Amino acid sequence: MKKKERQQKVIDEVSINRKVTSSYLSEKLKVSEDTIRRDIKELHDKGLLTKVHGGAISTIQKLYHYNEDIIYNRESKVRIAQKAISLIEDGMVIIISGGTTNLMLAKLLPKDLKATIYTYSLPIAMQLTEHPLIETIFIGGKIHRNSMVTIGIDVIQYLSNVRANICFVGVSALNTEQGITDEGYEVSLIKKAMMNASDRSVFLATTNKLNIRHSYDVCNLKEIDTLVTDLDDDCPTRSTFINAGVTVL
Amino acid sequence: MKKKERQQKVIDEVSINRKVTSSYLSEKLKVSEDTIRRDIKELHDKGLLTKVHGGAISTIQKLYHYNEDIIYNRESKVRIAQKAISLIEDGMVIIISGGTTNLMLAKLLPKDLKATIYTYSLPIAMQLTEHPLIETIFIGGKIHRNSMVTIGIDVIQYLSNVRANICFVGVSALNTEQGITDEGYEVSLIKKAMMNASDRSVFLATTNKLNIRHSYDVCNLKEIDTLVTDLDDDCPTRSTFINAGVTVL
DNA sequence: TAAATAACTGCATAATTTTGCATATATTTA
DNA sequence: TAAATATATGCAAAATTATGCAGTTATTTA
Repeated sequence: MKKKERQQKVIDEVSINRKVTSSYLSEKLKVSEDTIRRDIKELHDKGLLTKVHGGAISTIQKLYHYNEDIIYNRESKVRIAQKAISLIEDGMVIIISGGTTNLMLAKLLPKDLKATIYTYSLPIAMQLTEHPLIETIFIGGKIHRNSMVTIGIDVIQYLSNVRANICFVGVSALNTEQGITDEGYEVSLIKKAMMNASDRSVFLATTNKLNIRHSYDVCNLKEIDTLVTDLDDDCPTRSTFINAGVTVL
Repeated sequence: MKKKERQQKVIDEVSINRKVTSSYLSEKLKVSEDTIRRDIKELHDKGLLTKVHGGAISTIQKLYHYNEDIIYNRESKVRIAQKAISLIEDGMVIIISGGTTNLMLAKLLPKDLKATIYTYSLPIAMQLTEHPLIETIFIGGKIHRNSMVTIGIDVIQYLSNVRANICFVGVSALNTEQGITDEGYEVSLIKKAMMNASDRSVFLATTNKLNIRHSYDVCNLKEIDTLVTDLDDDCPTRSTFINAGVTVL
């Protein structure tokens, strides 16, 4: 029996019984306990089971898990998300748009946060299921394949009946003249609807989205309550927005 | 340099440049082209890059991917899903409930199938985004954490306005006396609503769901249009259902 | 707290995997 | 289509990894 095979059997045993001992596995698989311990250690490191004194127990496995490595500029997005999270308080009603920055935000939310969150992004909704105290409401509609968000009149309609404390809107493009713009017409309307439904509108913008302009208006600078960026305090671009009257975090 | 390290470098090179040749990698990493080719083959099999004649190109990486290994009785679910798929025709409007059997069904749908699919399961909706010709409509509502489906009156309300050719319903419990039952009240109502919205109701049941009874009625045997199971043709349980007038696949 | 059980460490040996080469086959391109 | 280039296959040597044991340390439990 090869190592891979044996480790698969270890996993099988662990998932059949809730817990297995090293001595039991050693006898069943005809290898020394040391080998079993080494197997358990490896599988534990891979997250496939949990090592305990005497053997191993099964771990609650996630059906889905995502590949953070492929998120462009992940570090920067994490910093932005953390700043944004500082604006959240227990008990709030929140609306979150799509995008990987907001996905990071969803992931980084404190596990003990109690809140109601509306979203129309599939990955974000998936992520939020890992937060036990967050009530997630998914806004249905036609799914846009690449961005994995729902779009369409249904979403806008739904948002018109929602009242939230705060919304976090991912920015596609921002410049000082046109303000925030978007590539898609439907998405621009959804973002407007989010703003209308919320007391406070917070926009999350990575540096590569600044000084860019797309076709469809979302809002002008005056309508931005708070802008969260990853720019340095003494950066001239940052000053430009502050001078235009925007609160920049 | 160890093999693992080297393969990581191959991945790095491929993601930096869009395409790399085996000869380039061979020289850069100081190993024979044969070794590079074997590395590329392995990485290709793992889905981390795409092997092409002359070298490798980068693959579009998925943000989310799921862990099929943890699906209980996966083989059996695949067989059931494949039988169910044989009932689908191009251009159909379909409603799919949650559950891993239906997730397998979503995954196994032909890539060239043209259809409109309504679902209220997050993983299934995610999966369907990989099918270019399927229009997916997600039915919104409050998200149930563990099952990753939406529940609530909104879902039932929405379904009352949908008209579908066929619906695929995952079975929680089925026996000859009570028919199909479910653990949750809301879920039982949603399944009823699916049936009302569809011309044909197809129920997918793994063997471990048979001869079990839960608290809330979904429907009796007479209302089942088609039952898809993994039972052998000569299995007595199967005959029981056929004798009760159910079409069993 | 003492006895029992389990885990860790280092190590020699066994088992497996990796590698480059030689050869044959396949694919691309001029 | 022919020449050039790339890939596939089998194989022996080299490199790496896995294994069980002995000795020691840590943890559990009666």
